[in-house]
Formats: sequence, C-alpha cells, structure tokens
Amino acid sequence: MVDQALPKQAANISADAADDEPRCFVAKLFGKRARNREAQEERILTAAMNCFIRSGFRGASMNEICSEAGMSPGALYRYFPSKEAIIEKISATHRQQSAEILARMSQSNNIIDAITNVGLDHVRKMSMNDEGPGPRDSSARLFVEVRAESMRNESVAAICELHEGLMREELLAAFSAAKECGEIDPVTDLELAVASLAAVGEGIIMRNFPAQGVPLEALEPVFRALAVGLLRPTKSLANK
Amino acid sequence: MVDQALPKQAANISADAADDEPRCFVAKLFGKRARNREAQEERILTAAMNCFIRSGFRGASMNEICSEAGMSPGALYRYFPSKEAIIEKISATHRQQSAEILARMSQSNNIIDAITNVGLDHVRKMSMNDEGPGPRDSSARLFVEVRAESMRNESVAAICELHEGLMREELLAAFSAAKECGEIDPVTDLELAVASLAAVGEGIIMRNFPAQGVPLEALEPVFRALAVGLLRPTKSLANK
DNA sequence: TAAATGAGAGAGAACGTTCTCTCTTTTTTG
DNA sequence: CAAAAAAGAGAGAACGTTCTCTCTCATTTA
Repeated sequence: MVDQALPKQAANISADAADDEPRCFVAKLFGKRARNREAQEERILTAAMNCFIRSGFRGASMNEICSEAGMSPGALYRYFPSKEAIIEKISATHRQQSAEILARMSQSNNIIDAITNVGLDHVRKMSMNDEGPGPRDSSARLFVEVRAESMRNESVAAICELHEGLMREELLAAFSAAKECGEIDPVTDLELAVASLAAVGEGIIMRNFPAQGVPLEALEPVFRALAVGLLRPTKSLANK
Repeated sequence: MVDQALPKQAANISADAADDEPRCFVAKLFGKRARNREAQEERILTAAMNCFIRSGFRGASMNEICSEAGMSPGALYRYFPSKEAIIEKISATHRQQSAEILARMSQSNNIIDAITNVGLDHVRKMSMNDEGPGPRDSSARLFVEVRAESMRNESVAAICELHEGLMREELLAAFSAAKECGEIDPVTDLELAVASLAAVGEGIIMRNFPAQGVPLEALEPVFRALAVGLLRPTKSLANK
C-alpha cells in the first residue's frame, strides 16, 4: 500500500488528443485502451517479479503481488487468469533475455572472446537490478527460482526447454563454424562442449559473484579459462 | 500414497528381545526407545525428501509428508516441531553429504585428478536414488531446491554457508599444497579458483547429465578440462 | 499402572480465486 | 451533437479450499 494507483486511468487521458476514434477493430489492437492494458500488465509483472525474488514462486501470495502492484485482486485477475500464468510469463521473459544475450555473440572476432563476452554479459545482466533506478535485488535469484520451478512444473519446463534449445543451437553453430575455421581442435565433442559450457555458465551466474564482492573484471579470465579448457582451441587463441 | 506405512509400530517390536530395561538415564540415550525415535525420525526425513523432490519445499504439504511416511500429523509433530525444522534438517544433511565427498580428495595422486574425482563423485551421488533399491528420482532436484530456499530463508542460508565454508577451506588447503609442490602455476589466484570451481561444479551437478543420457565417463574429461583451465597446472599434469 | 506414542478430528489462518458493484470511457443511436 | 447503451476497469468483500499445527483420546510399552 505505497503510493499506488496514480490518477488511475486519468494518466492515459491526456496522452495526445490527435489519435481518436479509430472505431474499427484496429482500435482493439492499437488504441488507447490497448496501450493502457499493456502498461497494466507490465505493472503487474514488475510487481510479481519483485515478490517472487523476495519470497519465491510458491512463497509469494497473490495478495502480496496485489499490494506491490497497488491493485486489487479483482483488477489483477482481469489481466492474468491465474498465478500460474504470471509465473509462466515471468519465466518466459527471464529465459528469453538470457537467450537474447547469445545473439550478440557474432560480434566477437574469435570463438574464445565470444564465449567470454557472453558469459560476462550474462553475469552483468543478472547482477543488475531490472530497469529503473535504485539498487534492487539481483535477478540471479529469479534464475534459481525458475530452474527450481522447471523441475516440477511442466509448462515452465517446456519454456526453459524452448529457450535452451535455441541457445544450444546457436552455440553449436558458432562452434561448428569455429571448428571449420580451424580455431578449435577438431577432436572436440561439440555437443558435449555446448552442454558443459551452458551448465558451467549457469553455475557462475547463480552464484552472483558481483554481489559477493568479486568484480566483473576478475571473472573475465575465468570465463576465458573455461572456454579454453572445454574447447581446446589452437595455440594461437589459447594464449590470449 | 504408494505402498507406505509398513506394519507401522510393529516393525520395531520384534527387534531383539535380548536388550531390555536399562532403566537408568542412559536408557534415554541408547535404549530401545531412543533407537525407535531415531528410526521414526529417519522415516519422516526420507518421506519428506521424496515429497520435497516431487513438489518442492513450499509445494509439499505436511499432509503429503504424513501420507508418504504413513503417519498421522499428531505423530509426526512429536518428532519435528515444524515444517521449517524438517526443511532445515534435510538441507543440512544434503549439504553435508556434499561436503563429505570432498574429504576423499586426498586419495588422489595429483590435484587435477583429485578435482576430477570429486566432481565425478558428486555427479554420481546426485544422480543416484538415495539408498534403497528401485529407480527413484534424482537428488539433483533437491540440490536446486536447497539453493533456491537458501536465497530467502535465513537459517537455510546459514546452513549452506557453513558447509560451503568448510568446502572452500578444504579446497583451498589442497590447492595451496599443490602450489607449494609446484603442481600449479604460482600466479593462479587460488581464492578465485576455489570459488569458480565450486560454482562451475554446482552448475554441472544441477544439470544432472546422467539423467539426460550423458554417461558419467563422458564427464571425466570435462571436469579435467575445467580443473586444468582454472588451475593452470604445470605442463606435466596438463596433458593427462 | 504410569509414561510414551499414535490416530485423527479440527481450529484458525492464509491461500488463490470469484463475485458484485461502482465508476469511467467508448460506441451507438435518435 | 446529446442521450443512451455497452464495454472496460477497478475495488474489496467473500468463497471454498488448503495450509500448518494442536488437541483429545485411545493404544502400546516398560
């Protein structure tokens, strides 16, 4: 029960008077209403995320989420049909953000740098508060929460499987390319290397080293060493 | 609601009729009564573990645990004062088992072998069912559950901190010794290596590779590569 | 027979969810 | 364009269920 609610709907009235009465079904998709709905969903998701970080998926109650969002249960349930739905949505976006970091991999010159940077990006992202100023709690907690939930919740498991499948594919493609370029030892089992690197990276992300005083720069050689160890690159790459 | 319960108390009656009435206060500690109490506690803990693996700490209800243990709530609460207490006990023993694996580290000839074996032992242990025959679910789930709980439950966090502190000390001692023996590069930051190896190992344990079809032997070179990468041993050790 | 043990009903709180009602905004109608 | 109608959004009480834990009373054990 903080300073919630704002002037409620009034906030969206004075947006801009230029766009009015689309009156056809397009309004449903792009109109003022639709935009407001999106904003509200966002509000709920942000609040839920904070609650889940604080108390866990099962531990956080709908009332807790309602309070954090400054909303009544009746209002909240207009946007999400169940707690499950919120959990799924949050799991999905969280895992998707992870997957998106991988997309930037191709920006690096060689495969070892690429992996190192992806790892560092992950740790950086996870130890930051999610948008908005002020130091809030790390989102690495959510990472653990999602993984725990995925072990017994079938739909969350499916979500994780989806994004991790994409990540594995992307990594595998990059590794294959590097192999053909002669950057890494042709003997290396790429499938295993992908799975191992994913697991190993997850371990480091979960520990949230930056929150424990280990600076990000200190992790650079760690990721590099892991990549070198698992991929066995040709000498020229191994020695930095 | 499987084939639980057994003949309940009857199980402990016909143990052996030889030892009866020690009658002094020592009986409280070592007598038939005390042994029975221990057995009951064990029964509860085993049941609770199964439930927690199946539904999570928060997800499993006391009724579920009672059913699994073949016990009434009244009986169960005679042995544990709260659900919290059961969670703490299970977290503690689970983490302790992890720490105990480390104790066997000194049996290896060199530091790389030692770490590799510790890693493999962990994975083996975690992917096995806990005592008793029949394939039950992996205890790697419990690992994730404990870690998730430790992020918001202070007493579980303290338990984890305790055992992980011991593990870190033990690892650090082994690394220092290896450094002095000239087995590893004197430049290596041992503190960071310990923390990284712990995190990385945890990641692999959580993924539970054996349950996904990756045989244990395939992980041997992975652990070896991680150890080599992070510790930078002298040449003779690096090439197996 | 006194103490320990267990079964099971159930108390009381908290849970996720739904219901009813009010108020505002948008669309339709005359 | 004004009035009427419909739809959307929100509040908050209330619902039925489930939760953890306790209490009473019967049974077993020494």
